[in-house]
Amino acid sequence: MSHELPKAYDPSAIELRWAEYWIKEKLFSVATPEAGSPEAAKPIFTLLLPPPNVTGRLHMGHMLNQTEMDIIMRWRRMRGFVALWLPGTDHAGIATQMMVERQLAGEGTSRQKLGREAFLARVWEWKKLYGGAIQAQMKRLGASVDWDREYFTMDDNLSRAVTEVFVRLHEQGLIYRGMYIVNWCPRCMTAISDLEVVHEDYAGKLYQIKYPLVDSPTQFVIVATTRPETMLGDSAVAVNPKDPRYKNLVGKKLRLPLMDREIPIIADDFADPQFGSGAVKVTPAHDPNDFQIGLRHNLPQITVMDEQARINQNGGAYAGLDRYEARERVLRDLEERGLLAGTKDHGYAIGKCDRCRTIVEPRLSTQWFIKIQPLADRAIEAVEKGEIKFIPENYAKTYFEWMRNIHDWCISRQLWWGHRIPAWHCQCGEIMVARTAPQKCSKCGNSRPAQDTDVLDTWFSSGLLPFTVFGWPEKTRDLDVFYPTSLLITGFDILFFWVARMIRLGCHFMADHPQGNVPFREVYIHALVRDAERQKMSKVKGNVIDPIVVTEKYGTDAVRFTLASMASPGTDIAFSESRTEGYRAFANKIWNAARFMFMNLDRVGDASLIGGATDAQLNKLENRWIYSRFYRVAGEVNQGLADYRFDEAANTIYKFFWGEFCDWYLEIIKPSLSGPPDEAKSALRVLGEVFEGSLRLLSPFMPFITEEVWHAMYDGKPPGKSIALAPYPELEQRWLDDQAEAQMAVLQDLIEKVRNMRAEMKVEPKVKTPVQIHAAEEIRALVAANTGMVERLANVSGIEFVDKSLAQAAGARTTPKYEVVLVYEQKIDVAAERERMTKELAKLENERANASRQLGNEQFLAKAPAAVVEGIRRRSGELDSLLEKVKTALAKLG
RNA sequence: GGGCGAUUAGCUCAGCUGGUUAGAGCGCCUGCCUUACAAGCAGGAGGUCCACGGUUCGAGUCCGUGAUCGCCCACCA
Repeated sequence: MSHELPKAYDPSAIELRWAEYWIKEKLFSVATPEAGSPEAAKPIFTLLLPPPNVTGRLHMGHMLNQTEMDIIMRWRRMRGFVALWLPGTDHAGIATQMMVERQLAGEGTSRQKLGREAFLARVWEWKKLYGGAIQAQMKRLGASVDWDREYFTMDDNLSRAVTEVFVRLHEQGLIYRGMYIVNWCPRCMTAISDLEVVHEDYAGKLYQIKYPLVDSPTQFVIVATTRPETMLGDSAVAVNPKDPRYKNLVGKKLRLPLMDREIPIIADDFADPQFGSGAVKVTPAHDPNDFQIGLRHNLPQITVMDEQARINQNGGAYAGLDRYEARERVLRDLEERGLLAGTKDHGYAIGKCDRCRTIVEPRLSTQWFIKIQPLADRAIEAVEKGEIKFIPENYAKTYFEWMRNIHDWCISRQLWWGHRIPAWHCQCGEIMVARTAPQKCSKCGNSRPAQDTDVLDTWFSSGLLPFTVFGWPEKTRDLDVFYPTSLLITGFDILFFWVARMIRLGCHFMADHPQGNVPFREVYIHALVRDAERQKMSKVKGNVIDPIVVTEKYGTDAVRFTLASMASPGTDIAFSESRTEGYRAFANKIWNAARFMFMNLDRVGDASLIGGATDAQLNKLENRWIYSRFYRVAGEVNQGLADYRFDEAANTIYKFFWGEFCDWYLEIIKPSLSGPPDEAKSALRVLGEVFEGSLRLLSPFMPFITEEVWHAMYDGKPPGKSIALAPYPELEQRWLDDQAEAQMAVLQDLIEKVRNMRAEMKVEPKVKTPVQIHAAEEIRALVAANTGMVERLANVSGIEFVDKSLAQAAGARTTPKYEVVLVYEQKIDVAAERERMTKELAKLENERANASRQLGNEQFLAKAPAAVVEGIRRRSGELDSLLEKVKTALAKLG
């Protein structure tokens, strides 16, 4: 086969082909290992893909998340794990319902007009048509998930599991139903959980309102409120029992302005004497604190708003007004009556619906709740005991903080799209929670109890996924093998929404699982992807970077590598295309290194690149060196991945491949490659082996280009279907060669010195200059043995050893030193040169002074480790000769 | 109100348990079309590591205070 590769790497020419190949060949599908089978002996690595919303489109956050997951999974797989990466999609209750409702509105209809059943049919239809966007994008990006196991949170089996969980929690007394104040979105017309409320600072006003005493209408108690319209539902005014100002008023009645109702003055600790007038109006049906006060004092709960936050008939003259219109009217009316005592600016936080940004209304309503404390206790313990590890660790702190201050979870939603609550209501008031619809009421025998109309919070079902995806409540082989999952990779934005809930529910329901009950053993939390200016990406700002667009521009591998190399823990990623451009260049570098290899292969007419390097070849310094470097780097990369340091792992390979393999190794072996056929073939084998290993090392990061080149290297007869299934390189002690590395370091340093001198002395590039080297015996031998390399890479024409005095003066130094003199008549700008030298001199003298001070310090000599002291000593010696050299040079310049 | 994080080159970021001369990419400057790669090669300039104080033989790294910026959580009217 001839290897006619285009000069520049074109990702679009190969990526789609491989993405399709991986899926077609089912490379990443995992059959459940049967007990006793050889597969069952392998270590298991399980990862759940955080299921994207069915309404979602892939954004940069997904791409980062998936790149990290894919790197880990490809790595584990290559390391011989049974690596199961399980994809799925979340039904996303509110989001999806909103999407379809918007569509219906466009058609001039609504879900109410359609009715529940027809509406749901419509949502399923929508899901079929548009629900697969992210999966398609993931497939295109080559995510190595097991598509055969893909799930949807509303699948029958998962829905059954949801019902089962609900029924059991109810049986255990952990689910209850009751009338409480909940966060209510008047636009979505449903209750939402605390987490779905986002707080925003709001420059509001504090209004002081006079409430006249019934007994003496000229006397007032002044209350302060940010929400005057809720006074329509006031049922008391509270003062602190210790507040002397009101001692005599407690128990007296006030006349509620505008409503003409009598309400009592009560004593309650909640009232803060320091705030406002110290008296607080109490509206039990519209404020969570007031609700509690109301319970303590047995106050009536007067709901004055409907589900769309309009004043209802309890609001007297204000009925029908929106809450904010009502506020204006109430204020105006109070003002007219002289009851508005004052208005002042008051900043506070206002809660908005996470979904639609409507201001949330605290609303008294009957909802279903999960009693959280018992579940939270175990969830805290699991992390405290290290059964679950957070990476970075400090997220555990955030987790504890939150878990310890958590409130009961409102799980019912007044929506249609979702898992319907398995409770049935009878007209007699009986409520039956059951796995299947009861035929008749268990209390009164009435037939046809009606199912609860509410559905469950979407996060209820996603919180169960780590075990429900494996077939729970059935006792399945999958559960035995794959639970607990090994790892979770996600962003901190869903730490509480999802991660914490999985821990609570997983620990609870898998309590008797033989391999431990936690849902995952490690949680890697990654940062946010921002734009190059560190701005959060948002549609409003218009700075959203579409991963598919950049991917098509630079190639998937380049984008993946960008994300990986920037993913250092704890800090957000400022995604800049210039960086991606750099990694596209890296892909191109790999490509061209391959072209170079194939070009030579074609020239020697050999078909084989792998295996069979001769000992003579392997014993060459450059080969001992590159093998040693390769295996050392392999060790570092494995370590980086084990620590989830994607950045370190990626940068390590990058530097090795470009900075060592290409910049040095390929240059060094060029003469061998163009030498006699036998030598060329032998050199090619070594090159091929290191190259092939590097591809495997790179494969989890850049799956496409490595797959392409790897197949080309094997000339259509690879040892497996994919590089993704080949073994991952590891540190192998027997290839490490400290001596070769040290020797190469000397030669590299020497060559760089000469290049540097040539540049400084402005030697014409084409002119080769002789070079004189003062060096210890050891170095002389080393250079002599590698004269060709030095001459070629340093572009010098001859090496002359002139003097060994330096070596002798250096005594027993561990690193022998040398000095290089270029035999060339300098053509230099004397003034510029003098300036440069003077600067250099100052720098060296400064360093010299520092070193001397340290070496003269007995404390330092006594306490610092020997290696450090020795290092400074050596450097000090170097500085001496450098100084001398610069001084002479300066003197010469005059 | 509580908690967390950041501040290092013109820009975006590394710098792991304190230790020889603080790194990378991009950008910039100089020179090269050296037959793998100009998406390249070689060389180079550029840093009071936010400020002050402390611990230490030694601080970008540890401790304290302050400044600036950012994030999360929060039922005080």
